[in-house]
Amino acid sequence: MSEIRRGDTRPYHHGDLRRALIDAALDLVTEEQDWTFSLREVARRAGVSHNAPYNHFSEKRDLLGAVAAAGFETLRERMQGAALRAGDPRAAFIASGKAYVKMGVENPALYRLMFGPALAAANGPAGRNLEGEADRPAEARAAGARAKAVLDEIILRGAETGAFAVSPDNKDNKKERAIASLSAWSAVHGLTMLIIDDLAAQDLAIDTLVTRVLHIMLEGLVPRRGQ
Amino acid sequence: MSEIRRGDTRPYHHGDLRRALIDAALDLVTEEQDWTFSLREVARRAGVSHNAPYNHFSEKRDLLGAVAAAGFETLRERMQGAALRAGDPRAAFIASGKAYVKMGVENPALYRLMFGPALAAANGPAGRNLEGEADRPAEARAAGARAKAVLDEIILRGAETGAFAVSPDNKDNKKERAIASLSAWSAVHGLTMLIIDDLAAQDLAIDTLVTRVLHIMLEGLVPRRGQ
DNA sequence: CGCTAGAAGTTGACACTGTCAATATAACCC
DNA sequence: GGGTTATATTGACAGTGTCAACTTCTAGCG
Repeated sequence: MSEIRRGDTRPYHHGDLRRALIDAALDLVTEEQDWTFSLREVARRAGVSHNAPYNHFSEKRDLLGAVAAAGFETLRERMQGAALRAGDPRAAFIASGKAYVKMGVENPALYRLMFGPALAAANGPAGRNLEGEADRPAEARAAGARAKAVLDEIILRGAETGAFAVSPDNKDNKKERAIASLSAWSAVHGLTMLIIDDLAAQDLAIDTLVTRVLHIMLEGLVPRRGQ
Repeated sequence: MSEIRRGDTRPYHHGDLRRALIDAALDLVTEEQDWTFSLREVARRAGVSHNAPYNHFSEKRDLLGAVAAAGFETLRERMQGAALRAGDPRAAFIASGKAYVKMGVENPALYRLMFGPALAAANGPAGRNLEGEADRPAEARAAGARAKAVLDEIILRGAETGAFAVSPDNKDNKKERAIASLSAWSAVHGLTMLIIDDLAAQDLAIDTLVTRVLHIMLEGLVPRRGQ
């Protein structure tokens, strides 16, 4: 139940406004569960004028990216912690998956922001932005990749110890591990989204739901006897 | 590659504006890949004043809900078609899953709209709306449920024929089937999201990715010999 | 130390949004 | 035909993201 991480340094003109803005936005998104806050509202909360943020973020999406990055970092910490506490790869897989869903369910607004379309670039008419411009803030992308790395590591350990059959024919193929990792992430991400959107069956306790889904995915990764 | 369904009747004052608005919005979302269109833009495209939509939708979210419902209906059709063409439950599972992901990847903006936060209600400070008010438009919810029913049906068939082990101890338990169904939906939904958000490994062809992920999920549902 | 260049913050403006209220217009029913 | 009602328009309001011009502070160099 640790708080979303906040920083504290104040080297600048009016304090570290960049950090203050991110914190204010985190407040809005975690306390008020409002992921559609306006830039001006954030500025108000930070006690500065509506245009001050533009000195630190060239557009609103960049602020959102920074907030999402903070969310991903917390996610990474919780997954990592759960995995370390768990021990063997199978247990780590289940534990970090549960931690993942828990974080999403506890902070739906933040989770929505992390994966939601607010971060994605407004595409040109062609459906893709013309130059190779990254369509999500680089900061958020990188933080997301670091969170995923925790899962990759678990898959790797499982593959090494033979707990997971990451490939039908080639146990240490990197590509096969990537697929296993992606499968697991898909299941966990999809489940979190469905729960948040209230599209999962409501008459089942979330925790048993998560456990069962993760186990099914896990069984799909386990090598079968005799083939 | 069929179009998103559009309707055509014109009984009213200025034609069937409700339908015209939905169509205009579908145009924006499928052709321009813009899921952040304004209500006014939609009205402009339909050739009416900026307030005309309020005679048919009490707020913007209701229009979005109708658009999402159209998307879910198309999704249902494609899954259903793929499943019927496939035959046995295992093949139907894979085929409808592929159809699902394909639809999402081909229409990312529409898919984002269908599951995105634009549909969710702006929550009160407590994080949940106070009265039991449904937080997504009922129309979209219902259409989504109908799409999910296709998957439920496949799972049911697979459970009956013994192709899927939906429960470790109780083969025809309804709750167990719900969990199996939810697991599959999670995997497919999560995978679609990750691909759309460009978070899945790019060096792998989408189709093989989908196939592999679905097979892993499928293996997790298959009964094991000797336990 | 004093000055100055540039960073940080403010004020004001613009076009645009979602939504409300008041008004006009067309369609339908008796 | 006349009145009721659904449908559409015009106008307004508060609020938004972002640009431009201006002011204020501060860090660093002579």
